[in-house]
Amino acid sequence: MSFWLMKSEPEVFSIDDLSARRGMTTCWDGVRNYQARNFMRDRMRIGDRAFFYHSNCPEPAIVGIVEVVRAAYADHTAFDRRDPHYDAKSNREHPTWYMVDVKLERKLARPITLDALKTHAAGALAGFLLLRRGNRLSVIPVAAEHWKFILALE
DNA sequence: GCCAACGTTGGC
DNA sequence: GCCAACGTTGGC
Repeated sequence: MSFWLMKSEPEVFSIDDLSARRGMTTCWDGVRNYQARNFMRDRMRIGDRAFFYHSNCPEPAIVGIVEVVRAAYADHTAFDRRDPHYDAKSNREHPTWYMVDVKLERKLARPITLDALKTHAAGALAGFLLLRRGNRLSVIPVAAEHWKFILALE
């Protein structure tokens, strides 16, 4: 099993939005970055776990844990001309963009803030891509040791 | 294939 | 709202 971190802007789609979904499950659409896509398409498996991270908001933080319940399949929002994530170069025969389905496992008892994570940037969390300066990846692999360490911060 | 211009991300 | 970082685009 692999571990991940997936970013979402809470004003667009928050952990509570996920919690309110039927089956607490959603498709993770709208990823339009090749590196993030490759992680989802080539390396994510059913049963993998991911931190649900709130980005671009007053308190950036890990706020929950989700489980991958469907492996990568074509992101249909790329085919819809009226969708903000429409991309003319993707089509059903040869999709450019993919998504997975994730299900909320649980909200954290309290958010683990980016500030708290940064405290360990030079120590236990050295190498964690989220803490790399200028990081803009929306789907990030998390080393098993990092996963365990972060959860202990809860 | 280089690289300047441009758009997006995301912390602050 | 600002701006640094960085990915993408497109002219050459």
